[in-house]
Amino acid sequence: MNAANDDVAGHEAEIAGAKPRVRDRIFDTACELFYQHGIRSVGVDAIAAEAGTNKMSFYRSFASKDALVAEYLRERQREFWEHWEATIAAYPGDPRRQIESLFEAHLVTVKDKACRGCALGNAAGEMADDDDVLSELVRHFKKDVRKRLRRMAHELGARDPDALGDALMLLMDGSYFTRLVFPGNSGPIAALMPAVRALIASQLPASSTSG
Amino acid sequence: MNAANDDVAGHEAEIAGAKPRVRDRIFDTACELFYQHGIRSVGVDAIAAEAGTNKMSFYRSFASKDALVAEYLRERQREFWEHWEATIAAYPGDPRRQIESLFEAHLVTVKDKACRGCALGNAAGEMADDDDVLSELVRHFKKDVRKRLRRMAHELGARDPDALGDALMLLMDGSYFTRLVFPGNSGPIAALMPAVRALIASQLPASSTSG
DNA sequence: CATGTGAGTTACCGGTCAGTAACGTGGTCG
DNA sequence: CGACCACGTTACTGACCGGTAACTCACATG
Repeated sequence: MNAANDDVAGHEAEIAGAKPRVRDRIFDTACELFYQHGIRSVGVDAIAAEAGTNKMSFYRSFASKDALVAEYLRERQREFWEHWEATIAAYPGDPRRQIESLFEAHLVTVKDKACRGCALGNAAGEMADDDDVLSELVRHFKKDVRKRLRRMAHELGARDPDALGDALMLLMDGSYFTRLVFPGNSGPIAALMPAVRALIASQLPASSTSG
Repeated sequence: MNAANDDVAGHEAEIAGAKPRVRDRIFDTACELFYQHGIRSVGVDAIAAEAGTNKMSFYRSFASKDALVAEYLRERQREFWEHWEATIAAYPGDPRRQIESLFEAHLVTVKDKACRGCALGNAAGEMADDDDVLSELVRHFKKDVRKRLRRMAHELGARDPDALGDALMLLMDGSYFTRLVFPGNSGPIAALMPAVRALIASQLPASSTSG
């Protein structure tokens, strides 16, 4: 993805394992700060300081703050799909179980104390919405999620797979969004799984209570 | 650019009631800019300029930017409930129609070209989440929405009214959130009404398809 | 005419932010 | 040894931002 700057430096250090390069420390720190406090709220100075280095080392590793932000969003995206694939891999050929386990895993994620909603979606809220590469990145991501959910609804044999996929997406993004306000698992996400199951049931030929 | 959002603030013709005061122009302008571009992205200079005045007049009308932001959020909240009450007033004693018309009205709102999701919720995403008055304001608002939805689900006679209310809230906030990314009515909000009806149906004694 | 008030203008303060320049240092390797 | 490399340090620029001071003007009322 991001071409040359990944393993130009550091495969030797990776083998040794003991010493994480400055770049990685900065990146990990930035990801956490961006997610926890929002992108605009976190300055490069704060990132560098928190990573135990300084601004110059930051700019030796990243072309600009925007470049770092883009990489942050791409990383979150990658992790999302990695998690997704790993989750549905447990039930190949069983779309119903796949969807349910997907939402169960999502619920675990979203219940976490450190969860602050969807990194990509939150970023979209911070942006001017029109021009830049970042908005396009988020839009592309959300489109992919929608496509996948619709496809799974199709594989499930739903009467209206597009509607079911979209409804599931509303639930997913709704649980992200409410999580910004309601701490822990005290919010409306308590009703996520029943809602998912009810929507699925409403789209199937009135049988099959479980696999 | 700013085209026409008012009628050039009529001269001293009106002695009766309406005030073409600077304060109101500033406030209206700020509400629009805050909603469209996010709170942190909009400086007081930009607000004043867009309102056809300057920073000093701004600070004669508002104690600080934070004070203006608080007033902005309170205003949006007020409008939300006003719209809510007006909508359900059409079907007194009919919680089912009330909920449905509530979501139909919500869908109209969210389909609008200028819609950028939930002003209150977006603000929550921009904030540090812990400390301030603003966070508390948003939290209180969302708690109220949840309470109202749960109550309506109770009046509806749902088997699990809390779960239904929460699920409806997930759909509502989900449609706000996805709207940040999908333009117009092209997104998953297309599936909002069917999902609402399916969830309601799943919580009722298996009859009553409509009024 | 005097006076008070709402409003526009210019200039400024202190702070923060992204980004750069120049230099220093300790290690690694040919 | 000496070149190189990754990293640290200090200091800086230019822009912007929230907020303030001091002055001016228009005007309405008495």
